[in-house]
Amino acid sequence: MAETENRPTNFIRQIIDKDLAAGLHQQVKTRFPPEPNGYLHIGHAKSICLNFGIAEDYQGSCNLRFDDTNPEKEDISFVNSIQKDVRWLGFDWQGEPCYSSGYFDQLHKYANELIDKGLAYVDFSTHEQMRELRGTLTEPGKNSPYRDTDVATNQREFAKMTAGEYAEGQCSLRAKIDMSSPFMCMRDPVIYRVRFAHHHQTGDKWCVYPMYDFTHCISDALEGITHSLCTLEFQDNRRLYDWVINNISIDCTPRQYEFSRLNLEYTVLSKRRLIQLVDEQHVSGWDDPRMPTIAGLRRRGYTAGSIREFCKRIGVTKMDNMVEMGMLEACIRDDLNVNAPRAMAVLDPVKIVIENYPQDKTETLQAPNHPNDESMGAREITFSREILIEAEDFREEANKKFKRLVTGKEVRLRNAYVIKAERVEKDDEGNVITIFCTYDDQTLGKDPADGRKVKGVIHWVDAAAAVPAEFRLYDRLFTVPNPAAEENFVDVINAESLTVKQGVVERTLSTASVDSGAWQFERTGYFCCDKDSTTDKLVFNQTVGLRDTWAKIANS
RNA sequence: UGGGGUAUAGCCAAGUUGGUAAGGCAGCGGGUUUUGAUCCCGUUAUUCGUUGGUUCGAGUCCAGCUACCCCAGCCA
Repeated sequence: MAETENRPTNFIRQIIDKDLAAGLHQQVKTRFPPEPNGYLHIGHAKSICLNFGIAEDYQGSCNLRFDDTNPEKEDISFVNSIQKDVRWLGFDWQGEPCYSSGYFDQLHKYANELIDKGLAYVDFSTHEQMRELRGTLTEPGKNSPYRDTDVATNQREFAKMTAGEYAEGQCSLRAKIDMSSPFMCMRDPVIYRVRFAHHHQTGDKWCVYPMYDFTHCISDALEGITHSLCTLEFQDNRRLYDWVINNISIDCTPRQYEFSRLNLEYTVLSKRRLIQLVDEQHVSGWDDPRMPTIAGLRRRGYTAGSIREFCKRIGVTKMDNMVEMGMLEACIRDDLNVNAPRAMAVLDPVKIVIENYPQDKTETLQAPNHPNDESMGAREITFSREILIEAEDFREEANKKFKRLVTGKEVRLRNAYVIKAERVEKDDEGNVITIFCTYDDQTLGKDPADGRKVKGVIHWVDAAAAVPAEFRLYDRLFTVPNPAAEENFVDVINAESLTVKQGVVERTLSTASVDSGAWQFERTGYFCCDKDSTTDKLVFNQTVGLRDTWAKIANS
């Protein structure tokens, strides 16, 4: 797609420019470090575009690293989906993916170094005791009774911990820093805990697992990361990040910089909530087209390019933000408007009989695949006496604003003739079943010779050649802009976020599949085949509708 | 007076030696159009959270104030 030309400029790139100018690094190295406990979402895309984008533009490199220090929450299926999604977005990492768990041996060695230096101790306090001694935001904490245990004892106890001689929760390894620090994370943080859990990478080798704060900075250093980019909530943790790096024997000094995470209106972007939506089956799965996950957006019909463009447009700052859905939608429309061939589909069909058109005649008409791009060619569509149009495109009477088919008036059939509605046939309940029309056989590819103006144009499908299809239309998943701010976000799930319609598409789409790409169904929106689609039963997802100024007029 | 952060249009966001407010999305007005789409043209902050100060001149420097976000997991 036509992504905006100029390279992004943001405060992180400015820092890198300065570092490079100062000769601090030969090469920039970043990393994208997801925890494999869920699927990637559009917020991760922001981080991916930032980290991999910087690596590309500065001719450096970016690692993919699974931050897998909590085996209980993680799963191999997520490490697979994450790799797939990063690649799909158009990025690739240097060499094999990295794993924090791949550094467990070294991490353990560094923990021992801290113990040897008298900078870490094994604490047998319970969770409750630890919490009580931690103090509060405004009051300093108090030292644990185990804080002054001698080095030799700590060495022995940590070895026993590692050997599985203590139960989960019975003890933990803590860094000895400062119980009165204004940074809560510096009040002797736990750096190793006991977990008798099977790890998806290391199996049952370990029963002690390092904590994030201890692991992340060391992993960065081991990989030679120069700029470690994370989100704002880790700003305080930076003090601990630097403390660890400064107190162990490691020569690399990665720097952490924080940017604000993405918030998108009418959806949620926290792993916890997305997991809940899936587990409680409020959606069909991680790839439900209403989900803000990469898998969901992909199934919905969003292209990788449109997501990259979105990330470029929203920028990277430290400001809390709440981006409008319209921003994302504009990106996919810009892409598909240029790249999606046009076709005609009728989502809610009503029959038209053209009474002055020969009973047994069928014409083949040419329809351009793109109104502004001849290189996309044309396709053949058939026209005959009976056609289907959108029910909402007909009214028995209407004012002049309604530029569609009205009894007694004319309208242009897209790529075909001008027709005039003469009368209707209704069922017992008063629903219009058939609209009887006449057509002007002199209006194919040209305006009426007598100069009369026909304002409206509507789409249609030849009834005899129509292929039945299901259309799934999506609305926002939540009824409020910021569901995360709600007491219980599941209470504001939009019950009408999915609308299914049974209609028809033109014959040329009969072989459509999930690999066929996108179409613009003229006057309706952009669609792609769902993975549920088969040759017997076509199923289309509406990616996004066309901009609809008529809706504004009609609703005002 | 716990600490760490952030405040530029409805939303996102440029603005880096102080020199007189980019751009995108949305909106509004008009033109083209066999998609009420696209495209095109025009328009949208005398003002940068607020109050003072320094200065010939401040979004940019200084001081005070206010609002919002994050931190008290053996989660990340």
